[in-house]
Amino acid sequence: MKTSIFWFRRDLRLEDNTALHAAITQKKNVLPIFIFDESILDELPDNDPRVNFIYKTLKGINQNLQANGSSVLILKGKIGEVWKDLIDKYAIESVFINKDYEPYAIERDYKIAKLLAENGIELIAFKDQVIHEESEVMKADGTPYTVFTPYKNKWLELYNPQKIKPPITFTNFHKEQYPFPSMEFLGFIESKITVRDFVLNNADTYAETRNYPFMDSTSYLSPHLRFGTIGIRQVIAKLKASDQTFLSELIWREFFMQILLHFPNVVTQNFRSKYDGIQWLNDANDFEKWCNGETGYPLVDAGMRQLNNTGYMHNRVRMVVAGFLCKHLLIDWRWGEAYFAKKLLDYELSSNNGNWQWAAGTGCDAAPYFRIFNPMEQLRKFDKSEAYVKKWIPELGSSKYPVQMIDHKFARNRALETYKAGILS
DNA sequence: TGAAATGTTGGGGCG
DNA sequence: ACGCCCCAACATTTC
Repeated sequence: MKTSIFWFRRDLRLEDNTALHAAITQKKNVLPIFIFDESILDELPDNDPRVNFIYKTLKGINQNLQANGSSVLILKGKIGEVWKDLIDKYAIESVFINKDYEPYAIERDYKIAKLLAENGIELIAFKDQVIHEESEVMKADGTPYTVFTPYKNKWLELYNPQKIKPPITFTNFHKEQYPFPSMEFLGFIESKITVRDFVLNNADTYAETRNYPFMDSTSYLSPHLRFGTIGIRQVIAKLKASDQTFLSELIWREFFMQILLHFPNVVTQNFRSKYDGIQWLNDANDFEKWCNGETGYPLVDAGMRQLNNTGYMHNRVRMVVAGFLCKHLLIDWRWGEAYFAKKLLDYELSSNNGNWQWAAGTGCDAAPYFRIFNPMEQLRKFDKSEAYVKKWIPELGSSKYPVQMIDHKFARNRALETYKAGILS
């Protein structure tokens, strides 16, 4: 009997999963698979919490499938070789995927599509991860938006509420119970850092409370959107008409996704090349203090320690630490971006890159270079009671806490001069 | 979703 | 009562 494959990637859910739903409604013998990609795993520590999360999520999906007589086939290896084996082993009719828009994924999927085509197998790709794809929200002249507000207006104009798919039935799944491999077998170990559940019922007060990190009122949705443990349509369906600020953040996500696709050189280059002349100091010791949360600025240090301990950082604080690295320490935004990429549970290339370039002032629709956060002023405004900073810096106020590594006024003036001198005319 | 520097205004203390 | 000065509070400009 012919087999069709549904390939899980960053859509780790059975509900409202476009490609999975299409597969089981169109095909008879659908085998769901997941591939642990060696070329990605090799770059990560063996206790990477994101790999842990993927593993745990797949285990849950597998239990659900097993209870209904099927299972998810877990594989590991180099993607091309794994697919060659699959083609050998199964009489594959079709392969269903949801599109993944990151540069690595696009290249990977292009190669697999070619391999499948050579073997007479169709690869069917669906839009699932976003409401609007990169070329669906364009300016009247056919060019992409590079400013958020008009992009958002167009996005909203084009938006139509989309129906959530009905719960899946299990009749058309491949009826075979593959063993679920252990972590050890796959070559990684348990992480202490775990992904929190998301909370969407705060969306109505999000606009007022989101700036105060001690309130802990944000949704923790981001890692779930990253790995697809909830889908974007499900999220938007839960929002009320008044939750515009929250919706706006979801639109930022798609804004930066389309920026990355239309301007792929932002991965390594300033979006605005006029800032290419900035002379970054890139002092390795300064960078280490920033990474470890030992700058002597409580809000910066609390944020970095929250990141190091939980894989997460409150959004307001992300802006402050990013601004501090680029403007106060004059360290290249790419260094900060790489550190966040390593640590963040919700790491996503497009958002991480877009927001770092925003903070550095080099991005599209970015903060102007002379807009410099005063970390003590931000502390006074957004954590006056110091509840947040004390949570992450137990030694705050004692002699063990480091003195400020740099004077704010000095750093501010130095940043203004360095940026001004670096701007190419 | 910036903050500092500079400018303007007006209430109140005081002679 | 009046004018002068001080300065907090607010507004505008600047980076």
